This record gives sequence, structure tokens and C-alpha cells, in this order.
Amino acid sequence: MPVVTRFAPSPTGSLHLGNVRTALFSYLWARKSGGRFILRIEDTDVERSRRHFRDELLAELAWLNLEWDEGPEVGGPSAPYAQSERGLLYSTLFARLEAQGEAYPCYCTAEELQLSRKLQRMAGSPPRYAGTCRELGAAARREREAHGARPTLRFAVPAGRQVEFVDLVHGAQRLQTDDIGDFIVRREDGSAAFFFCNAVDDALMGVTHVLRGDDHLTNTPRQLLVLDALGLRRPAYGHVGLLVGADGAPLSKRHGSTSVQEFRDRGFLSAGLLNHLFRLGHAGDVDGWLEPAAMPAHFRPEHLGKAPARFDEAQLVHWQREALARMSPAAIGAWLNIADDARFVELIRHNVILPQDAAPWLAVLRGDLAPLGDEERRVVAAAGPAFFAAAVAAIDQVGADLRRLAKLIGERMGRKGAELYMPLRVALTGRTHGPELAPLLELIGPQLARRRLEVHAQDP
RNA sequence: GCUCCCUUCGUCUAGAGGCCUAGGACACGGCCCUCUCAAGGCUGUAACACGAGUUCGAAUCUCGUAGGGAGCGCCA
Repeated sequence: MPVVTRFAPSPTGSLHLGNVRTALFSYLWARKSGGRFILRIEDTDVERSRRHFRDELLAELAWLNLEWDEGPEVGGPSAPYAQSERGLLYSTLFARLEAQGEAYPCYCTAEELQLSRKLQRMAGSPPRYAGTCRELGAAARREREAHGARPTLRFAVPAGRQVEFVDLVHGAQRLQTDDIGDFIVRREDGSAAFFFCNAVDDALMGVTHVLRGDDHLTNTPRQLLVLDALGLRRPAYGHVGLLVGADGAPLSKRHGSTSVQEFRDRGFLSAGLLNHLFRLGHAGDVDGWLEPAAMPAHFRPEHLGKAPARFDEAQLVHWQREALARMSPAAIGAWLNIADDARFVELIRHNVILPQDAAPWLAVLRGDLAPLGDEERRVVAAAGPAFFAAAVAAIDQVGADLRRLAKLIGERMGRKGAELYMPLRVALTGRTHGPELAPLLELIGPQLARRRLEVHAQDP
């Protein structure tokens, strides 16, 4: 059965890792079943919504290849896909709720409500709307409006009932309506509030499966109540465990990078990030690398996790390596921004995880060597000036050919293996590790190589 | 405070009463290969939060405890 899923971000900030993960799961589920994936922009909060966040969001999703079948830019049967443009739709629904007596205008001010909540908290009871405006008569309402009061619209939560639903990941849930206060569905400025428009749009757009963070689990009954009151079809909800930092606390700035953009800017590859996200709070049926195109087939919605998953950059790095290993030299060149030098790319590709790792090797080819560290100095000292004098003589004879060079030096100095190669590596590159030496030497060239060897040929 | 949710190696996870001497992946250690690093091959260390109960038998079921998290907003 085709599954219709959606991703419904609000353009009030950068796309968070936790959000893309649910976007990915939603996308995969739709693709797996041959269904549809919808993108909806939840921009009802005009204060905080920004156009550039929206654009960035779309760009990151595109970068990750999470293509939406309906939504901004591509349109679809349920357009418009930005909530800021769906006001008309909402107002007919508000009217219906009001006519049915399932919603009522509330004239309490934000300050009054805040005070009331504070008082309730102090008294040790849950902070819930007291119901002040629920029983207001028509005359009282007229009077308040005459004084210029602009009401919000509250949903009248029925007393003494239970709301039941089966969560896709947590199983059967049952909540008491008495634990829920009357909540706002329309703000003072006339805009729709989250509990309302989020639920209503899912139903209206034909969404069958909603995947979202655990933090919404206890809010779900509210949305179900709204849907039921309006006679709209309930989607199935699945609440996945949250994505948290290494310390188990909600992912935040102090954990380092948390937005997709940051990882992208640092040079992480989308395929690697996707492979990592695929396994956070989810178990597919393979351990190894998955091409993004193969992911839908291996996605297992019944293996979505309840427990919070910790984001560990070490694992991301692993998938980055895997992604790199599968890239063409041309693609790596472009990624490193040195597309013109194919031999160099091929040489250093296994010593690079992020583009910045290429810089030292570029310097080895073109610039000056960094000062030697302790270990490097020991290697040079152990070889001795005579070794390097022999190396200089050898390079004058055979040029930048490591095999012939090593043979000459080896014969003259009676050395082989690490004793022979390591001093050469250190003198030539300034480090004890790095890519294969022979091609590196070729790229360095005889002149530069000679100068670097000569430095160590003198007595210290 | 009230309500709800969660808990298997350091991390991501497999596990739906006997297949578990708890499996895999990442990370970490060792060995092989090798001038080094990376890759690759082999290999090692490492977990059922705790306590009761049900059962012939429990990581799996029930209850409790502890710890963590979320919600209770004119944010989403």
C-alpha cells in the first residue's frame, strides 16, 4: 500500500540534523512503498519565519537528494504548500469548529495567562488553561469585542474521555482528555496555531504516515481531537527517539556542528551523511555502505528506535571515508577544488577526510615544509649527514626516480627498509606519514627534492 | 508539580520465552601486509540499569526502584 509521508519544517532556523533524519525516514518510507513524499513549509509564525531559511532548507534537502513529489517549487494537488498561504482553508475550518461548539473565542491576554500558569505551578498543579472564557455568553463576548479585544480561538477539549491511538513505534497509547487544557487553534492575529494546522494539513494533503520526534508524542491526542472534531482522517503517527549529543543531552551548539549546512560547509559528503543518519535510531538490514538510491529498499520502518540516539562524529567520519572511497578522481578533484591535477588527487585521496586535509600536501608540492617535529628530527639525526650527502649525489645521477634513487643510496650506505626510506620521506615531506613516496617524489621534482635533501647533508 | 516516554558493549544497533557461551557495525588494542599513513585480511577487549515476580526456562512477560528525556506556550 502506497505510503504518503511529509516533512514539515518551519523556516525559523537552519535545518537541524535531527530534523533531516526524520525527513530522510519519511522520504525513504514513501519511496519504499511507491508512495509520495510531501514537503510543507510551516511558516505561520510570521515573527520568526525568514525567507532565507526557507531557501536554505530547500537547498539542503536538494543537496541530500531528498526529492519531494509535492511541495514548494514543484506544486501538487494540495497546493499551496506554505501554511502562510492556506489561511482561507483554515478559516472555514475554524468556523466549523465554532459552529459545532467545539471551539470558542478566548479573550484572556497573554499576561493573564502567564500569571495563571505561574499560580498553578506554584500550587503544584499542572499549568493548564482555566477555562475562563469557555462559558462566556454571547452578550459578554459582544461587550469584550466592543472594547476592542481580539480573541484567540480555543479548542474545547471534552471532559472525561480517553484518546487512543496506536503509535507506529511506541505501540498502543491511551491518554486522558482531563490532562489536556483547552488549547489555542487560532492566534489573536488570525493565524493558525501548530496543533491545528499541522494536523489539519496532514489530513487534507492525504498524508498517511507521520514520522516525527518523540517530543510530539504527548501532543498527539490534541491533534487527534481536532481531526476527529472536523471529521478528518487520522494519519498514523510514529514518534522516533530524539537525536542527542554524545552526553545524552539534546543536540545543541555546544556539541559542535548540528545543522546540515555546517557539515556541508566542512566538506562532509551527502552520501556519507545519509549513510550515518540511516543508522541513527534505525536498523536497516545491512551493515555496510548503501548507495543512497538503494536505501529505500533497505529501510525498515518497524525498526525505528524508541530510545534516543547519540550522534557520534567518529561514525560520520567512517561513512565519509566510505563515500570518498567510492568517488571518481574527477569528483574528488572538484570536491578538493584542485580538479586540474589528477595525479595529485589520486595520490592523496586516501590521506584526506575533509578538504582541509589536502592543504599540507599541497604545501609539500609547492611551498615550504613545516618545521620538523621531535619524531621527524630523530629520524633525520639517526640517518646522519652522510646519508643525505649520498642522497644528493644520487638524485643528481638519477633524478626523481625513487626506485633507482633508493637502490643507489642503499648500496652506498648499506641500508634498506625503513632505515632507507624513512629519512627520505621525512626530508622530502617533513612528516613520517603520508601518501606513497615514489609518486610524491615525482611530483615534487628533482630540483625541489635536491634542495630538501641538501639541507640535511650538512653537519648540524 | 502532573502526565507520558525511554534504558543491550564507549557509540549505532540485532534480539519478539529456549536458536544467547547475547550477534554485527563504528571506535579502540594486537598480528599480517607495508618506508609511513590509508586501504585490506585475521584477531582481541567490551553490554542485557537495578530489584522482585511469572515460568521447567527471561535480554525478551509483569510489577517496583533508579537514572534520563519530553509535554503541559498566542514556538513548532
